[in-house]
Amino acid sequence: MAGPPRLTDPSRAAGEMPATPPVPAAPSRATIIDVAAAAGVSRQTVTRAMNGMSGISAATKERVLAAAERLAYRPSRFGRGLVTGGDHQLGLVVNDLRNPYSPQLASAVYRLAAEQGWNVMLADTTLAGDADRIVQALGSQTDVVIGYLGNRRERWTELLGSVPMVELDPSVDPPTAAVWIDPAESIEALADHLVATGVRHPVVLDNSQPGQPSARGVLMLDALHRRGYLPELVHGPHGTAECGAEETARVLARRRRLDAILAFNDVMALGVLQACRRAGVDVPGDLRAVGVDGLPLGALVSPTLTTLAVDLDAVAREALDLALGMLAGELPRSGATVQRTVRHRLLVRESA
Amino acid sequence: MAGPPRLTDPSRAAGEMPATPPVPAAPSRATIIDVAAAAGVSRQTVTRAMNGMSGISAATKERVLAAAERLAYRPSRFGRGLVTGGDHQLGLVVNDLRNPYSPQLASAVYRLAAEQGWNVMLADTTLAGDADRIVQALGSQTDVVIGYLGNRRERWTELLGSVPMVELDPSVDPPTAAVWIDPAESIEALADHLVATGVRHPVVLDNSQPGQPSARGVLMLDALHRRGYLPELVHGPHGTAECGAEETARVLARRRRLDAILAFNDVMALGVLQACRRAGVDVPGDLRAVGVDGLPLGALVSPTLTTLAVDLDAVAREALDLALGMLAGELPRSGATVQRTVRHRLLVRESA
DNA sequence: CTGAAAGCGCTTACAG
DNA sequence: CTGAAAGCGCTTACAG
Repeated sequence: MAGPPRLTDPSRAAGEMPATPPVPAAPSRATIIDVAAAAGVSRQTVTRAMNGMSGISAATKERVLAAAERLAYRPSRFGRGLVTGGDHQLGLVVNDLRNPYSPQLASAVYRLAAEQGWNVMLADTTLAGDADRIVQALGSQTDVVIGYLGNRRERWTELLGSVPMVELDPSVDPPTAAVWIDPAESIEALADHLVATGVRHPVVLDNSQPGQPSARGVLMLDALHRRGYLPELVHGPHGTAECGAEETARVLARRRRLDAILAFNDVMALGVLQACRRAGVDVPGDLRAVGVDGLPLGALVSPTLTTLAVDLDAVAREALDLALGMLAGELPRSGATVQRTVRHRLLVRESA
Repeated sequence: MAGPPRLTDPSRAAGEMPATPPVPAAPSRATIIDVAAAAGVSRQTVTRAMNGMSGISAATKERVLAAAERLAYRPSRFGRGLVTGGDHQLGLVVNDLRNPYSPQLASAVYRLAAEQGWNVMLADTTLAGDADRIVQALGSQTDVVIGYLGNRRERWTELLGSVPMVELDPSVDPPTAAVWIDPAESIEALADHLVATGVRHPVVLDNSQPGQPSARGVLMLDALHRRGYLPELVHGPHGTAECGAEETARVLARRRRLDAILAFNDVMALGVLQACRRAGVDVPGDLRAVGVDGLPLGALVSPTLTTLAVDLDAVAREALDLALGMLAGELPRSGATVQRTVRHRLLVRESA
């Protein structure tokens, strides 16, 4: 970038009309042409040297590489990609890398993608103030996108334009292609389990705003109602352990009778456990706690966390299968919706 | 992809010599030319419509967009990038997304990068069987790379070629540019703390192979030695909670006197806590446990984990600063090494 | 072993 | 409001 215009320029002879200001051009990157010139060879000889191709003498190669080094030459990924077609690039949209769920999912996606020779670009939409830009950038750099769109689905689908997209765990009406992560059956199993273990007064700790319970929270409430419970719904705005602990402390202080908390996810449930410890409430003796996700983390705490586990390898597999199918033109890109479902399963550990 | 060659082709007149087999060309992506032809306009009119530029009538725009939709047209990122220069792209190499340390670091890097308008590509080198390919792909798609190279530094530096690189937490001799993460001072503070709390028989649980202790393990042993301890060194091959628990169980079974375990990282320390619970060993009453990293996770378990915390925001900031400086040509790309240091600090919680 | 030519798909001035 | 021309940086045949 050029600095502010100088009012006087000592190198300029007095009286001369100032032509273009003496701004040194931005140190633009060396191109293959520059290297060719510096090494006294043609472009394709530079290509041969840089890419370790045959048909070049050792001496020439060395001379070219030296010139490249000297000029800090790097082949443009665009120039190369234009002619080679480039690698396959998968975009993955996650909510917040700081919630262990995201890296766990990302990990599964990366592994499967790598097996297919695909590269992965990750976008974290919670971290960035400017999530819209991030999503758009992701779309423009990738061949297909999979991930969580949450309540910004419409906007982001727009931004993604014609990039094929597989939505993970959509909240409502079916989009083009999606992998549903369905807790319904496991929630029934959990409710039965709570009945069997003598729970009387359960609370659902949702990650939501008042008046807008999550689909998951609604399913939990409903399953409990159908079994004769009168469950309370608590709204936790953040889905973090801190938030889980805070809301739990509040409920514990307020309610006399309360012997189970069903948290929106494992991380919030960890907060539940922490708040119970602080309040001297024994889990599972006095109160049973349950999370959702099945993170490995839940097996490391004490008591170990009972949870509705989801097989993230399966989610990744279905999503990739869908994505690759759409690209190959085997599946519709729009119109008829293509969907897969992965179900949670009840994983009983110590906390309930 | 074409199917197997058909032996008979009903559409071909009998007796005709089979010319090229009737293989439908792979459904190659539509280009701007195809869209222009379909809409009956020129290429740059298509550009105007696709990019929401001015100087195009509503009717034309609509016609072009319809044609684009019909042909499933997506602008090539290479064609566009070649002329626009493309977005800045940062590569980040991490060890294993399943260790919470990695997403924590990635999270910090993503946030800072996004603030600067940079995109980030992540490579997980532990997951992929084919880490070399992943690293090379990362290098060819990005403008600068930062991350963990571990003991494969030499090979990967080679693969990265002329991509500017900032190494995180290098193990030995200084590479081109690096951010050191230095636990030395915090280890001294920790050793003093252990002395003050009356520890007599500490064990260092390293993440290493026998005969090749980590630099961190060596510092711990040395600090303990200098204070008159005779610490034992235990090698944990994996750096995971499972591994930490396993080695701890083994040591507990073998050693009579043992009142502190200094683990290589927080995740292993979580395994230590778990093994102690199972063995009925009270922490910190019977045994003190310490981790390294300062993961938020350590505050969620009971007892909360005493640790040597590292400020990952600072690490990310220094690394990005170095990387951007190298790109801007303000810092040397090779020769003189450029380095920064971020120090751990002792974070005393409940476990020690 | 080396080079001249063509072309990948797009955008940016510039003319009309 | 629309289009003809040039060019971004590279690689892939093809000639020599």
